[in-house]
Amino acid sequence: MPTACTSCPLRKMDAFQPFSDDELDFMLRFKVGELVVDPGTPILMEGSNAPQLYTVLEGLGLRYKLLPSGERQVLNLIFPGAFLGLQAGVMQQMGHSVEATTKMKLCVFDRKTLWTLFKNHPERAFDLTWLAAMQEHFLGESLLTVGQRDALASVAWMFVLVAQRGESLGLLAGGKMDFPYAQQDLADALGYSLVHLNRTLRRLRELQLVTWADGVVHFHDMAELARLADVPLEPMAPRPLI
Amino acid sequence: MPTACTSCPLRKMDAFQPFSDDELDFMLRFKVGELVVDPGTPILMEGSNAPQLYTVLEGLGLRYKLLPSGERQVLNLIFPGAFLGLQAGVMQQMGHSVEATTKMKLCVFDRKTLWTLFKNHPERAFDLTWLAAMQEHFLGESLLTVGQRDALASVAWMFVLVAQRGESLGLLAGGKMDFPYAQQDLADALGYSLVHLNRTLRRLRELQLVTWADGVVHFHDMAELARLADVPLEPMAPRPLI
DNA sequence: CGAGGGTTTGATGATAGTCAAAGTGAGTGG
DNA sequence: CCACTCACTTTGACTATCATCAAACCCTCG
Repeated sequence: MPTACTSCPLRKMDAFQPFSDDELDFMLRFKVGELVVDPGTPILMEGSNAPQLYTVLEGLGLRYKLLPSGERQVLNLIFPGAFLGLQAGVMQQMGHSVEATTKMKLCVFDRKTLWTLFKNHPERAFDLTWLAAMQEHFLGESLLTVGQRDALASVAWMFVLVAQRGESLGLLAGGKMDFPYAQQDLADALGYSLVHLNRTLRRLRELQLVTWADGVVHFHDMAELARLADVPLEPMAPRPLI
Repeated sequence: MPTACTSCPLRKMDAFQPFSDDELDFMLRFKVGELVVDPGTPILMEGSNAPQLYTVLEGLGLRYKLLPSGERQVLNLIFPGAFLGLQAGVMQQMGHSVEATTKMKLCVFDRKTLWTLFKNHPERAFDLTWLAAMQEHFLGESLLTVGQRDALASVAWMFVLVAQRGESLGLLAGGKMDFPYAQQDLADALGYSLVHLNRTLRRLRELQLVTWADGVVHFHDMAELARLADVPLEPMAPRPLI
């Protein structure tokens, strides 16, 4: 049985801005169903014109792009609350692919209703733009990392981000959280080879900063991790949920 | 004397979607003035909450982020038609800085009217979201380049993009166009050192693909350049102008 | 028990960074 | 008109980071 928006578990998280009754009412009509996918399932394809939009309710995934020659760049990790398909929604074409890493549960919206959202619910339209701007912001941070930080700082930066996002979603408990990605995923996100990423993880482990094994990360020293990554250590600002 | 929107030179470019009379009417009221800045002038600062939004009418600039330790990542090159300040407009905070490379002429909008745009002009709000999604798309392409392409392919990719953008704006003529950036700017955009970028430019010159000197690029072989960069060579799709 | 995905390690080589110095040209002031 | 500075480009020599190749070692799963 599908989750009713009224009892959507995401709304409780402090990662998201509160919902008014009116907004809730609209979401109920915007939503057309729910989708559950297995690990490894492709959800959206680069270049395609997807007829549906999704909000992630549960599970983890990733956005990526492929070079014709086969190299993969992971754009970012997808956590609950992410909104998928906006690019196809406005530009008729996805600029990247999305796939599930774990089993995922997705809230499904019909793309055709996107226009009525702009027409009749300017607050929600504003939130959509907010989400797009936020996505742009994160990609900028990634670009900064991939372009300017060395391997140790890059991996440290990634873990700081993961800890912050995990914290805001209640996934982090007792300094550790589930993190069921493959090393190849992080390597592709940061622009390093698998081997080099693996060696960098070992260095971070030897420095007693983070340990990542068997799908679980342990954060041993966030302050030092943030110092290494050269980022301020602050909680994430609440964002709109759609 | 300020440019009237009705005779805005950008509207003629095939880079942009056509304007209806109604849209034009709104733009006239949205616009509050014009700004002309000298080369090197900072226009928006990372972390600031800018009260104004801009559309670039003339001139070139760049978006960039700085690491506390001083490294600079150039996010992209700013060409005429770019819309600046949207992040501060919706998120109350810029995620990057913007500065002028050449003398620039900017169309100025008041951020406070952004909300009335969402409220009363859903088509324009939709266009804004389009622009944000497009910006996200380009950042994804950059990330792919910086993360996965080697120096030769990266620089080739950059020049292909510059040629495409220049073409759509009518800046490209006879296989050449003005390109008044410094080598350091491209190095910071692609994540390479100045020295390495310089050597890569020499290789491209020796391969008879592009020559860039004295602020002018000559494209000698676009097809081969695109092949090196591993990208399809196609004209840019028209986008909304705000 | 064998196959296959993911991780770990070593050895070697290529790509890119750093340091240093010299060349160019525009702009400035004596 | 001629130093002089300053920003930008170019090149050489040396070093470090990172990629590649290869092999072994987990696992889990059929």
